Amino acid sequence: MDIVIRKLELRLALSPEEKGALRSTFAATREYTSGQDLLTEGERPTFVGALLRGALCCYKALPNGLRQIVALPLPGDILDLHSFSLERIDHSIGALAPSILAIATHAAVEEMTEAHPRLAMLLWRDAVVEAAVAREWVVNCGRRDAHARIAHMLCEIYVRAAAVGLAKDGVCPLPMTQSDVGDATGLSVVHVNRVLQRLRAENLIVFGSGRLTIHDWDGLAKAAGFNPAYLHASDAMRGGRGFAFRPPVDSPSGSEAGHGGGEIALGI
Amino acid sequence: MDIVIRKLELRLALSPEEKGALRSTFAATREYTSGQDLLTEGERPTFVGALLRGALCCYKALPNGLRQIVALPLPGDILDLHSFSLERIDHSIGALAPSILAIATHAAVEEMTEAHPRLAMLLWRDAVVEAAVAREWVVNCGRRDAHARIAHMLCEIYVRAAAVGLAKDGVCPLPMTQSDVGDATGLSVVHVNRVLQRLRAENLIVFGSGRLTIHDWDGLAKAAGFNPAYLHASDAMRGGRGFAFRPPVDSPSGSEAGHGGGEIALGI
DNA sequence: CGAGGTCTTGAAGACGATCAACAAACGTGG
DNA sequence: CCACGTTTGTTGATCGTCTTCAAGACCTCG
Repeated sequence: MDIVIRKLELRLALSPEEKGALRSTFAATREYTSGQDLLTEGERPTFVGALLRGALCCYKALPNGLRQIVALPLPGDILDLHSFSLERIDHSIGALAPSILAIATHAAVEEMTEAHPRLAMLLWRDAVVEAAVAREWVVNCGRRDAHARIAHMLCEIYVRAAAVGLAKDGVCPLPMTQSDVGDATGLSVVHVNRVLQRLRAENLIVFGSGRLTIHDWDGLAKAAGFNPAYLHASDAMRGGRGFAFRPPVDSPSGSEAGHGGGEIALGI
Repeated sequence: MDIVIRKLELRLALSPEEKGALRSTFAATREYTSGQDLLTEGERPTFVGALLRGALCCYKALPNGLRQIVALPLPGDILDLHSFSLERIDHSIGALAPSILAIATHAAVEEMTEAHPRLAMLLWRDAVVEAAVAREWVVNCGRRDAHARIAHMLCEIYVRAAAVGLAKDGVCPLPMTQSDVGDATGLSVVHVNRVLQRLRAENLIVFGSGRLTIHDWDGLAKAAGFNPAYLHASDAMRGGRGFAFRPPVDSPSGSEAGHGGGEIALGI
């Protein structure tokens, strides 16, 4: 649970009791292999999960065989808050890579949140941010061309990974196939391949073998029209211990990236 | 607040005290004219709103001048739960038609939810469902062609409108221009126009003058691949007073609509 | 009655999908 | 460790959906 606690603490420093409560309610773990489904559409989840290692994808399958990924939980993310108040889940959740989940029963989570209202608040926030991210994905699929679309997804992933310490020097793990990228962006595999090559040719990124390397953050953010505001990281930090962050190391100009401007305070 | 209470009561019958609390915390109202923005991206909202009449759109504007609508609040919907826990809003909210909003300060809402935990639960649920709807919109924009896309959006709107008693005999108010439809589905106005004509030619719907008329629900749902599960209406009703519902009146065959099957219990 | 927004239509072109085939990487078992 | 099959990545060619541009009709409202 260290990574989950670390992520929550980007928002709010936790008391030892609160940390203890988290650890004891999420005491059990489960492991999943790459490609395995943790949950499928229509099922009634019986637990709340917190991703410790690996990467997941929330997706919906369409009757015509197509698939759309609607969210990409990364380590530190809490899952299935839906399930906490909804009976049946409306999407499937699969593992993109071998993954480890800390799990807690609904009852245990309820107990925890009643005893620790600040934790309840943090979970609530998390769910609200998750919705904000989904809205940005609507924009991404609806109004950006393939190039900007993929660039945008990569920006988001990198920033989120960096927030929990999984990125370094412009490199972060990203165990997706090009087909997965297509399913996340609403594009065909073939086109994803070509766009990825172009992004590479433009010296913006390299993507492959489960890794994303960003060579030119400013260029990528500009191509994506990336504005990290929707991740609601910065305003959460305000008043807390600041954690000013700038995704890559090697971009020299402190100029505007996307619209947001250079410095990005984050915490997801 | 009648319509809001009616909608909440589709999930859970409320006590007189709870209704009273809702009415008194949302005592004030505001009116907006068509086209007016209630809030713009980046602002810090100071209140929580509940839509009583009219229709709104949550949208994001892109640097290139394009616009993407990410949500369509209808009467009965509660707004800006985000704002309740986030500092700045990540999208703008505009009025599609003359609209009336009941508003409450954040403090008043906090007070209310502390005094009435069941209301807090209902608000939480509402936010979670909102996120589920956003995810379905991702699917819509990402993986459906224009025809299915528009059909799907219309199905959703009709079901939601019907849930709060705004639809009758296959007709519901829908104060959107074709341009708005394009912004909600990620299509150009020209193409929206053509698709709308086709839907009309197929005798599925008529759309115009602020009204949507569905002539063939089954046909429309099938064209859309519409499965209302994501609205999380039915499972909420379970155990409550059932409210089995079937959007249109005049479709004879009780066969499958979308994948869901004919009967749709709803409550949004 | 005029003006601006909305709707409609046509024609041209772009972006991305689809089809088909092959190359490379991976992992599994012999 | 190599052989093999499977998954993933790559490339070319063709096709279709949707966009863009342009212009005109319609409609509503001051």
